[in-house]
Amino acid sequence: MEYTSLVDTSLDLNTNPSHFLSLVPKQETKNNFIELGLKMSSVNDQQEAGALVEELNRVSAENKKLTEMLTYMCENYNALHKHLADYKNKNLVPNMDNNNNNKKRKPESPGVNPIINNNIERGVSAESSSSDEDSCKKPRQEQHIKAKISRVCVRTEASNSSLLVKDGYQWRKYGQKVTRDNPSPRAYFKCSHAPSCPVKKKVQRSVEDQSILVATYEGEHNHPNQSKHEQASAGLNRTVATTTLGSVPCSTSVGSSGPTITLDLTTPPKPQPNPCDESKIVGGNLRVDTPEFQQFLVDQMASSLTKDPSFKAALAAAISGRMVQQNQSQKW
DNA sequence: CGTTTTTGACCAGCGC
DNA sequence: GCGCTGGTCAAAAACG
Repeated sequence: MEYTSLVDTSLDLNTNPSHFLSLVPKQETKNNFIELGLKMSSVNDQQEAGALVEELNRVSAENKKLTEMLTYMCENYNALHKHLADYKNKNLVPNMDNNNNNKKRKPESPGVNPIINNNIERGVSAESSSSDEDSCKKPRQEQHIKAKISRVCVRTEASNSSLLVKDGYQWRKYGQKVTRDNPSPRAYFKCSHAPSCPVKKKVQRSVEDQSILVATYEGEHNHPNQSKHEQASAGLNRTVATTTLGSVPCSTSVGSSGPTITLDLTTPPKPQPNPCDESKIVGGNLRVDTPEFQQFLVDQMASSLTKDPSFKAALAAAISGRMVQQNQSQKW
């Protein structure tokens, strides 16, 4: 029921985006299969090759079906996600204020909370709606911190227990807390590069996937990022784009082992202050239930699978095994 | 020795 | 008013 599980699927869906919509198997892949088959058995004659091509057609058709199934699952998931959000909206949080999703803290003045209002304007209310996520600022801090709140998800090694997210800035940790909704501790950072910089950062591991660090940035830096080149040279888990996909924040990062996509599934979507916000692309960001995003997801899966040598080996073994079966059946 | 991290204490908002 | 919770402070410890 989560996208990470979909991404980790071991099926080669053969889904080049340009072919995904038309669900036409990729000819190039067929050719690869043929090459693979020829390598597997050097004694194949033309008849066997013909049978192999037939088999490949069958596999391609299966691939097509699997692709359709994946699309169907994605759609179902999105529908369920929406229904869950609606259900929570109606039954679980009936007292939720339309203008303030914050359950814990209330703005000092009942009138205007710049942080929350700004979030709504920027279309990031879903991000700030979680109980841990919001604008619970002391009045004196509200005056200094800019309202911009963004979230970045970074995948780290599972064995890496640190809460460090390299983003090119220099941070000073000033606190750590174990929150109620997540057994992993949350670390609080302040930008230490410039004393006057009001930016704060909270980093916590995802409940769903401990290898995912969720960094929440509050405010904007009032100084340049001098370490960006270092960050770029570091290479690992460099976040190059952060997207808010409706209520599901998403980031794409480029690591040493290729591009990865990280979805933040730690925060279930909460009702939007304005339902219309959910049905449109916010600030040029893709929504999770759009065909474009699904294409992107499938493309990511396909590319990661084609790079996986173990998958190729398994596929080769499967094909060769099938060939042996056919050869034996023809002989008998 | 200066900087950073750790960690317990404290504060403030909210629900009951 | 009390307890729970998230966020922050600040002294001590650790680190380079």
